[in-house]
Amino acid sequence: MSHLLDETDIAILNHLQEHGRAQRNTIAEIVNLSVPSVSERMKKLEERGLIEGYKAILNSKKFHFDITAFIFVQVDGSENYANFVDKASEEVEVLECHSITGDGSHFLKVRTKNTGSFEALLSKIQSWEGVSKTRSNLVLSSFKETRQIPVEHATELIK
Amino acid sequence: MSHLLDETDIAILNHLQEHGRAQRNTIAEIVNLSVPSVSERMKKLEERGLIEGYKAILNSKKFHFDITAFIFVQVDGSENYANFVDKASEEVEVLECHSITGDGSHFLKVRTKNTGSFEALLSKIQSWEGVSKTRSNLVLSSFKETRQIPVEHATELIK
DNA sequence: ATGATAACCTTAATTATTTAGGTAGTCAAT
DNA sequence: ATTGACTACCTAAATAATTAAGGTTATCAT
Repeated sequence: MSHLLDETDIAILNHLQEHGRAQRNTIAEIVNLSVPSVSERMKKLEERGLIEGYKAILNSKKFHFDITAFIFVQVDGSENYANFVDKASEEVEVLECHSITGDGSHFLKVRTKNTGSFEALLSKIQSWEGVSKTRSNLVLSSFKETRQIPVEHATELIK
Repeated sequence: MSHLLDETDIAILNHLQEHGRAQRNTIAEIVNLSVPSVSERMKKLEERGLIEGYKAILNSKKFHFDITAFIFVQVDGSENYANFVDKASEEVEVLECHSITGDGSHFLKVRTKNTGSFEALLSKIQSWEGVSKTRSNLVLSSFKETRQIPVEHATELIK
């Protein structure tokens, strides 16, 4: 069981963050290793759980999902939290559901087809047990949605 | 140039949203097509831009990025917006930067290693030209971060 | 020194992907 | 009703990618 990442691992992780289907020979050229060595490193990064998985990124505009919004929700009574989270997780239009500090107990990122479907979703959420207040912000434009994690900053893991 | 998605396309897209490196023969079994047919469909979905790309998903906890937070920023004077967005985009700890409606002009999703680095980032942001107010919420736990887009709801695209 | 381990390499075997060529169905124009 | 142009699919063959096998070297604790 190896513990630390060297700069080759960092390069591999960073490349895969942007090119999730990159082939091993492409990566091998970038990091100056043989293909089997790259395979082995990738396998270990996956087995260690550093790489959780791979996703295709779809273009939400092309699918006519025009509204992206953030919704703060105040759920009263922590006995209602679990129920709220379950309901939120069932909604396909809810992309993320977070429990947060500060005003509001929960925070949702949602994506709907238009303002109509957004309002419908919002009303539905407001009808859930314990929901007392909501505050929404619609996204006008997004400027950055690239790398998730600056791997090279994970100093604890780096050789 | 084909226009509409059938249920086979939807199944392919949904599978790739969760298994970005899935092999064509695996998908072929799922959708009951030959491997070359799956290849051709994937290529078209990519060429049409419905699939923007593929990403490896890393486990932020394993990298010791313990803080995820949302920051609302009030940038005064729209002449300062472009500068703000540029600066935000340069920060590796800033994962997303959105221009929004409602109170606050911009909204950031950030991820830092600990509360210390979070405070440092926040002070830095507050020092930028035009930034007058910020409001932060730390994420305690996240319950859903799976599919981006419910493809089957894109009625305009579906046959 | 010795043995265990890890990381790398090359070559060969296996598996995945693409290419080539062909069939059937749809549909608009003759 | 036929023709021609598409499109989507198939199978079989060729190519390319990945994994497996076996060996070398370096490190390090015994």
